[in-house]
Amino acid sequence: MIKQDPCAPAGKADAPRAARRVVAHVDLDAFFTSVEQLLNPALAGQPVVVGGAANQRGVVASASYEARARGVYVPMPLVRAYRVCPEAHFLPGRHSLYSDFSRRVFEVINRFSPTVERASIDEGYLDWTAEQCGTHQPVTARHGAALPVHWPLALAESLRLAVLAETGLSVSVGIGANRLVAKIASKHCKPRGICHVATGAERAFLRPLPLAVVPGIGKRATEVLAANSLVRFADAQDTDDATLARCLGDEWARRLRRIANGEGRVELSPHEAPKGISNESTFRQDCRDLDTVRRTLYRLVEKAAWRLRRAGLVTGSVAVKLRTADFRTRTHTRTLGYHSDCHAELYRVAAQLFEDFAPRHQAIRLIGVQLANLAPATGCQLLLFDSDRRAVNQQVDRLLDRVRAQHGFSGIATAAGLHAARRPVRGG
DNA sequence: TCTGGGGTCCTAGGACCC
DNA sequence: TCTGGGGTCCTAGGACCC
Ligand SMILES: [Mg+2]
Ligand SMILES: [Mg+2]
Repeated sequence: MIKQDPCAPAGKADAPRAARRVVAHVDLDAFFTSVEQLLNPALAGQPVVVGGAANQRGVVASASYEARARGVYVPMPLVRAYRVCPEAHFLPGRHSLYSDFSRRVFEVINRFSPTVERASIDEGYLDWTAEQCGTHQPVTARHGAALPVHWPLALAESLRLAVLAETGLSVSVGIGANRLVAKIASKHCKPRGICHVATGAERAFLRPLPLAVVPGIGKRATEVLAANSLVRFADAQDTDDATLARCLGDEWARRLRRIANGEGRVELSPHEAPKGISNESTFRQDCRDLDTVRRTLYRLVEKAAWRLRRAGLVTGSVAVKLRTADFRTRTHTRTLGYHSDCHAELYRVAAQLFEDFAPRHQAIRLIGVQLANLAPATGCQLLLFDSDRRAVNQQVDRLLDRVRAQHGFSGIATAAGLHAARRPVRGG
């Protein structure tokens, strides 16, 4: 742990200038429902649920604070949310709209630090270490404020106000000596909050909080811990390593010990290329008609391959995911042995995988496709294979992509190869 | 009570190779 | 004659996050 005063003159000649680290975590408050309330003022102050119609299959993706006050939570099944709160407005999600708002929010956030990590559509980390000593032209200076004693709070407040003024959305900001403390702090002060955990105060701050606030400690781990009377950080702080290890295994026991001591990673990571692309769909009712399932799979492969090409990537493996009426989920994977972004090729493999394990008696609840082992599309893989056929298939994809660029993915429907692919096909 | 859809990461067994 | 030991790839499944 770094304890020295960052503003003191450097001590030893070759010691790095070890500034006390400051990380901020910014998280949008009830993001999806806030966007809907912003765009439709009639929803302001009302219980709103985003996720689908009240009688649909699915779960709550976002609930306004008015809905949460009535007992709705994420991810509650929609039909149950309706039972708990029938007066709520149930809305389907509009994800491209939320992506646009997210991008605008991050345009504001990016002005508040040169080092920002976008962790998801609704949250990000900022490195504020440089703000305290006037190194690296701190953002504080650009905003015309002298450095007050509680500069992190002042800076967080100006960020909150800027996001609110420029996007209409509310964020909460947590500030601490590492990422995890900052994230737990932002959650702790929601909504419309700011929380700064002073260096050295971490153990005391965490002590009364439930262990379940730790990202990575989910339903299962929380149950195991609770069965051993470990519910709050205080319980973990006051128990021995062996008990933690019995609950969580060695790796997570060590990790939780460090977290409970207020230690944690500081570095922000740059944007990374996606490791997988997947699309799946749950039927409104369990489906017994295999042709319907095949058509759905065909469409899902089209969508996934389209997203793959738009990202400039090719895939090295195809998996088909299938969930039966009993909620049992199975995945069958095939490594291609080559890379492809070509719909016809990928669907041929997906269709074969599906035929291999299509259930004979059970109805199907969900079908999906997953592409993994992604690599940049360099255009040099096609030499090894049936390059004529691939060239034709690629031209088809490119032609359709041009229509999709104009009208979106749903702007065009195709069926080429849907039935041809039904018979078992050998080899790749 | 009924359990979405987009992801990441981890584990573990068997194949295969040296 | 009872039986190596890694390392890596492939596959399946599960916990977890937003
Ligand atoms: Mg949020
Ligand atoms: Mg979040």
